[in-house]
Amino acid sequence: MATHRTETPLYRRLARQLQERIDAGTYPAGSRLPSEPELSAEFGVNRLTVRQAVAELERAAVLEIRRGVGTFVRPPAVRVSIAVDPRSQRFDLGSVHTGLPLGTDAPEAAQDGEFVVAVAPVAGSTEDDEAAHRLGRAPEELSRVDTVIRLGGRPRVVSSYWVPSGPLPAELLRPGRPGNMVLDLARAAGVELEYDWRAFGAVGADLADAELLGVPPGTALLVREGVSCTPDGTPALYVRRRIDGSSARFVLHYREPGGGSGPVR
Amino acid sequence: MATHRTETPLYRRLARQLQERIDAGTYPAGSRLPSEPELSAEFGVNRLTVRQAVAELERAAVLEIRRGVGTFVRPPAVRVSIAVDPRSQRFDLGSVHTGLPLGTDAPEAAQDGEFVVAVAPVAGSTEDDEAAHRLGRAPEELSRVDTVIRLGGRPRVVSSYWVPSGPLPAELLRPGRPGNMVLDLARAAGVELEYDWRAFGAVGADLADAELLGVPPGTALLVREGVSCTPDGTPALYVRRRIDGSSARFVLHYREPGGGSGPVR
DNA sequence: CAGTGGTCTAGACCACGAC
DNA sequence: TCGTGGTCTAGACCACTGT
Repeated sequence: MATHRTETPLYRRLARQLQERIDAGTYPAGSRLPSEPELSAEFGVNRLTVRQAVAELERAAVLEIRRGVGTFVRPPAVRVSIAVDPRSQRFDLGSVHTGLPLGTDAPEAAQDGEFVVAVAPVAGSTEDDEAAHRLGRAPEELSRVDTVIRLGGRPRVVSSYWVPSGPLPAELLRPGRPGNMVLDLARAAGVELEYDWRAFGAVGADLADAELLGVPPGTALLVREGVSCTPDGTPALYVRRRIDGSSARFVLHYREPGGGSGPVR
Repeated sequence: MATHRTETPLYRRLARQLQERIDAGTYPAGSRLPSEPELSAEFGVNRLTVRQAVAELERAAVLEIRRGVGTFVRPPAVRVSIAVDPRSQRFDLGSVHTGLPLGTDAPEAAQDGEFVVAVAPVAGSTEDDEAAHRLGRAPEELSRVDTVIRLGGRPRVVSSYWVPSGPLPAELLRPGRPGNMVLDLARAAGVELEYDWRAFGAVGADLADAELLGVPPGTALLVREGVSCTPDGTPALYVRRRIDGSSARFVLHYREPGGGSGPVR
C-alpha cells in the first residue's frame, strides 16, 4: 500500500482560497474582507478555523488586521531602502536616519533618535557567548548596551552592542540617553572604527524584541550583525541590529550611481 | 482616571514564563518540555492556550516542535555563512552550494542542484510589475522562471528570475531541469553579467514559498534581490531569492581574510 | 500500542474602534 | 451602542512517532 498522503488542513485550504480571491481581485488591495463570522458562515467552518487561516496570511504580510475595525488586504509594500556602500568603511547610521520614512512629519519626530533601553549584564547567555567569540574575548571582559532607534515616532531598530569593558563613561550607558551609540563609543574610546565584516540574516521576533518594536512575536526581522575594528585590526565592537522586515531593507550598490534603474523608492 | 492598561494575555504571560525557564536553565538547550497536557495542568489553563504560547516561541526559533515526539528547546543556532565579496562582481551561486551544510552526506545529495519549478506567465502581478520597474521594461517584455535549489536533500532556496524575453532556449525553462540558472541565462544570452545592486530584506513566507521550502507559512525568510547587467550597464536580469532565515546568512567581508575573529562557522 | 502534537468544533466573554 | 477582532474554555477526534 502506498504512503498515505495526509489531507491538507482545512484552515490552510481556506487560506489558499482567500489568497486566490485576493490574486483574482475579488478582494482588491486595501479592501476589507468579510468579517470572521461572515467567513465562518460562508465556508461552513468554525470561526477559529477562519482565524487560523487569516493569521497565516497576516504573518505573510498579505493581510492587515485592525482590531475593532476589520481585516484588510495589504497594498503592495512600500519598503524603505537603506543604502550601504559595500566599498565604504563608514558607518551608516546617518543613512538609516535619512533613509527611513517620516511618519506624519512634525509632532512625534521630537522623540526620534537612538535611546539606551538597557545595560544588560554580560552573563553567559547565548548571545553574550556569541559576542565574546566574535570579539575573541571572554564574556567577563565585555560590556553590553541595548538601544532602540525611534524614527517618525515609532521604534524601528533594536540594537545590541558588545564592547571591551575598558574606559566606558557611565554617562554613555544611562538608560534613556539619546545619541548615536556607535559614534559615541568610538569617540569615548578615542579611535576610528572600521567594518571588519557584516552579515545579514532573518529571524522571527522574540518576545523582548517584539515588545520593543511594537510588533507581534514571530514577525520576520532582518538581522544585521558584524564586527568593527580599529585601524590596526583589533576587534573593538560587535553589534547586532534587528529591523522590522516590512519597513526596511539594505541595498548594496556595485556600480557607480546613475548607471541603471536603481532600487531606491 | 488614568488610561486603563489592557492586561497582558494569558498565553503571552505563559510564553514569558516558559522563556524564563529556558533562560534560567530549567529547560536546558536540547531538552524536552513537558507535554501540552502536562503544561496545561501545571498552569491551570486550557491546552489551546498552552499551544498559543508554544507557537509564539516556535516562531521565534526558541522551540522546535516535533510532531508525535515532543517540544524541544532549540540549541544555539548553527547558522551557515555564505561569503560574498562586496568588491567582487562575480555571482556567488557556487558559494551558496559550498556554504550550505550537507544533511546526511551521501544518499539524498543526488537530488542536489537548482531545479526549474515553474515558468510563470508575466501577468501584471505585484512581483512582475516590480521586476519590470527594476529592469526599466514593460511587463510584457519579460520572461519569468522560478527555481528551487536543493542541498543536502532539502529545498533551501527559492528563486525567481525575470529576464528580457529575447532568445530564450525553451530547453532552459523546462520544469524539472537541473542546472545553474544564472550561468545558463548568461550563457544563453552570450554575455557576461555583473552585479548592479543587491538588497537584503526579511519577510514572512507566503503560502507558495512555504510549500516549496517545506516550512510553515509566516516563517522568517531572508530575501536577497537585485539587478545584474551587461558590462555596458544594460539591466539584464532581476532576481529575487528567498532563504529560510534559520538556515543561512550572508556575510560581507570588508578586510582581508585572517585579520580577526571571523564569522565563519 | 501509548503518548505526542495537530486540527476542528461550540460557545462564551471581552476589548477596541467607529458611530 | 454595535460590530469588529482577541482571548479562553471544554471537549473531541485524528495523525505521527517510537516502542
